[in-house]
Amino acid sequence: MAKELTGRAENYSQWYNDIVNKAGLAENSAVRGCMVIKPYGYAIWEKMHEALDKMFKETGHQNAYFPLFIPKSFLSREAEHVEGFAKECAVVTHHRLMVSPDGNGVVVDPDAKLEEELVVRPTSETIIWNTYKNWIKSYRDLPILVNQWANVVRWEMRTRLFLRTAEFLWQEGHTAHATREEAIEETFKMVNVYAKFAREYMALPVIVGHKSEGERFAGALDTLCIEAMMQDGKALQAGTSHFLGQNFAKAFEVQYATADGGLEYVWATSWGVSTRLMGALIMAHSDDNGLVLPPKLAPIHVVMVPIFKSAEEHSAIVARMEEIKKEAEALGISVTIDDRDNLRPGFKFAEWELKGVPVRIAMGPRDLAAGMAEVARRDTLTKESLPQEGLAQTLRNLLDEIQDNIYRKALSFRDEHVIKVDTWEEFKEKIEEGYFLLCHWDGTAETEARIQEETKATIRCIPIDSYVVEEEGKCIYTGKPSQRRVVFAKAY
RNA sequence: CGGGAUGUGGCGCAGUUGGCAGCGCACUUGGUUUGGGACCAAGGGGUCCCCCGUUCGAGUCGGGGUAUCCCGACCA
Repeated sequence: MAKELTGRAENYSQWYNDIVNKAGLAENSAVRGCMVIKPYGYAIWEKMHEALDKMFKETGHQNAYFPLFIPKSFLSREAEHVEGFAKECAVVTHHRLMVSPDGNGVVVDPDAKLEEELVVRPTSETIIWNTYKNWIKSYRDLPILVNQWANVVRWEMRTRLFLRTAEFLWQEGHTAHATREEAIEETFKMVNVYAKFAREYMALPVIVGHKSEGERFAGALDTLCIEAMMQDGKALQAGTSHFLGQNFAKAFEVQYATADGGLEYVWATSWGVSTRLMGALIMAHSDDNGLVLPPKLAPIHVVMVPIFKSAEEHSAIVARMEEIKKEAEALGISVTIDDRDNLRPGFKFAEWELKGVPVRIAMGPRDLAAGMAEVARRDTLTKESLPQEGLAQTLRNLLDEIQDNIYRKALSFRDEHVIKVDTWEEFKEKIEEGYFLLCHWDGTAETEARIQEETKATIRCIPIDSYVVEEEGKCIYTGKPSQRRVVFAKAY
């Protein structure tokens, strides 16, 4: 059988879709722009969810849940916010169906019109701040450090599996603070949590920085983000953390009594990451054989494939595999023995590679007799024969090395594709080749918009933890003075 | 919302000047196989996206609708 995947170089979009579909992660649903996340894909998301949730709790946050439906009027309380989301909201207008008068199926009952339409949440700032109004009276009620795991709906024009679907899963943190300083500190703290998660779990190097005014969240005073590079050189915004100032507190009249008897508006932040991280994971590490999963997020760490001719060989090999599996599981390694007897080993190898399982062990009669096992790495596609004795510990070390290697590979790929550019000619050339460009910019939204019009490139961020270049320079486009370089790239 | 393409079995597709709806994969059964995507044989599975029209006859031609994908614009 021929290879199933489209190559990366041939058609990057098709390659991405192939992996999502054929690795069994997700598929398009019957509903426009929505996706079905299949069990294997969801298992990866659960790993992400679990790790992030732990990090949120370690930083003092609690989970809560707020309604899916938001009264339309809530969205108009904060002018910039509504402008940012109004175009893409799904709206509930009726609450009942009836049998169609012509007898064919059902129609919306015109008598069941809602007095006030309900918006399906595109994000929850409004309904949460409407709730916080009741929770916050005194400085003693602050801070509120709440996170919610939920689905949200944004009726995007064009959708792509995981990267931009009409409905997606995410977490959104919404915190309330007594002071501006404390809220800003929270904004930084959480973007750093995201950066740590990306690097340590997803093996994904990210650039942490501020969004420019043009790219900022609707209703925020400052937006911090993590930006990742995909293998086609395009940028993917992988997470955001917003300093909302007192905008929502003022819109929803959330004030607290200070210790000295005054009355102040509350300071807010919000921060979120979504199932888009799945897209980032796929596009950052996969190759032409399929998905490559970092061990910390792989639902299955090790797959064992027995190779046998007779039933006796089969049972002897599987019995040995069960022993090794037990030892490995004691070290926190998740093992699957693929003893399907209707498929040949080569087919299984290809299938598990497509699914990105970090390590594969093949064992046949020869190995069994010699006390050896063939251990194959997904990240390097290399294999070697290793003794069964102490294999569990070997695997533990190998998985850690694979995690590290995937990160290093992604990091060096990125570093090779981030360059300083000082002329407009070079800018136009390099942006087409898929580079992140470190450039001077005059700081105006007009210039940013003009550059986007001409090249499709946007300012991904003004970096704060890596690629920070503070120096005198001249704007790449207008030649006006600039104090630092910013990151330009084409983005998803 | 603009431009382009495509809707035929679970998936991928072919279907000529309009004339019995096919192929590959997958599936089921039996057998031989099994160290990198096995082979043989026999089976099962279709409202050809929907509606209207032209015609003796439409998967095929015409009109309308609708869905999906790709490229833009918008966005996480």
